[in-house]
Amino acid sequence: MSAVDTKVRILDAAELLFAERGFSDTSLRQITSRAEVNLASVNYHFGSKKELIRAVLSRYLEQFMPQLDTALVVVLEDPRQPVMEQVFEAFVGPLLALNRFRKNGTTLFLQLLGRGYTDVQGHLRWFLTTRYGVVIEHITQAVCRAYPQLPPPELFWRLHFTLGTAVFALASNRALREIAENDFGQHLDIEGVIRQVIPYIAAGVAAPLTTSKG
Amino acid sequence: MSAVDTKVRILDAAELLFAERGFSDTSLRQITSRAEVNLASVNYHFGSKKELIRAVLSRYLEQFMPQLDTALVVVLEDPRQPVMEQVFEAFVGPLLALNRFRKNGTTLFLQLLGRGYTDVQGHLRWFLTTRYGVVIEHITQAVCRAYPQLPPPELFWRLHFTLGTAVFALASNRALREIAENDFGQHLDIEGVIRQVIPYIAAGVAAPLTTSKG
DNA sequence: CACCTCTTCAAACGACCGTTTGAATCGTAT
DNA sequence: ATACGATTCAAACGGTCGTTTGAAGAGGTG
Repeated sequence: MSAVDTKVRILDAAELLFAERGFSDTSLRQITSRAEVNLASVNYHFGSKKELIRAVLSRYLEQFMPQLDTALVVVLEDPRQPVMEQVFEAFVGPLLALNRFRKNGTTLFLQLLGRGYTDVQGHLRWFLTTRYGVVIEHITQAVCRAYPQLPPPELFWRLHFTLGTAVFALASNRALREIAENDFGQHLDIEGVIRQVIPYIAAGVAAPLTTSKG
Repeated sequence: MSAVDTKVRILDAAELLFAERGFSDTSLRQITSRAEVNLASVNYHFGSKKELIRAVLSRYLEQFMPQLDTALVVVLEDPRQPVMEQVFEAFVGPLLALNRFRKNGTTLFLQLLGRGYTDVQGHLRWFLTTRYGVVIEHITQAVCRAYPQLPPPELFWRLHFTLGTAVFALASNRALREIAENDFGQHLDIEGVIRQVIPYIAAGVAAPLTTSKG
């Protein structure tokens, strides 16, 4: 088995287990067992568990972030004012592209985002602030174009609420889709859930300002 | 030290650590060390770590859920049709009441909710389905009164998005409040954040239906 | 006082963790 | 064929984990 094969097998097994059980509830022995590689190969190829976590996150972020940024720039360079839904439609293509990059890639990515977000070590925060700050900036600008009257503090809070909505809701979509199918006979794939969440998010961010201060 | 004292000291220390670091990243030795009790007392008083986790969650849920249900019943028994914001205003009182029950109780509760929600073991799901199903039902009914045209599947998804928004956003509010204070000079307490999130949630749940199916 | 129950305590248990080690093996260029 | 760096492997390391144990302490009752 070639060295690159081993690295990929570890990453593939690790991302499944990390997404499902979290970083610290997944042991290197579980990973190497599922990947069918030797235990020591993780430390040989990645140095430590911490760096493996970063490699798993990085593989997705490097795929997703440039595509998202491109889609956002398209919105920003259009001279017409966008409506809020258009801004969040920019996320759909890059998110779904992850499914061609890897089976269930979209869901896995969002689950990993959720894990990285609530993680104590702050792996995700490190990536977003040091490497992809410009993308965050473009998101802010695009929302600002769609809703210029929104004051910066409200914009800040609502974008954060949106991150929570998206990650939390879409990360656990598999179990929910089963419930929805049983209770309503509604068969939805991940794209269907994304299509459901966009009106919610857009309406939330575009909500009217409360004039009173209580 | 009386036995009840020891139990309370363990619960108090455990909930802080659980909220901050998660359930499995918190060891019984960390808990008993902070609580200044003997290590074995956790197993003596609670049986196991798993049951301690449930006890921590239960202490909050038993305080919160009846109050929430009462507030929801008030909305439901009012013959006038509520607007969506009124439905979610029903959450404010019970949430803030936790601050009188315990220091930073509101934030701690929401952080614990987030931990319990993403946890593999499904501690939270167990409580919500077996013990507080009627409250979930009342939430659904109240939203239904405010927006009768909303079809059940959309209602289902939007309520789930809302849970994600609330838990995810409010659970990590401390760090965000500091950022908001530095960047915008905006000093917000937890009630302020709740006041910010309600228009977002209400607008999201009340979002117009997309007529097209793609 | 002795007795009994509840509680605390230090110590240890076996299991699992991430990591390291040093030898074995592989692939390839000389 | 031989030599050599890259990779794999089984085994072990020290450490932490949740839990258990059996003795010691506390506090009320006869």
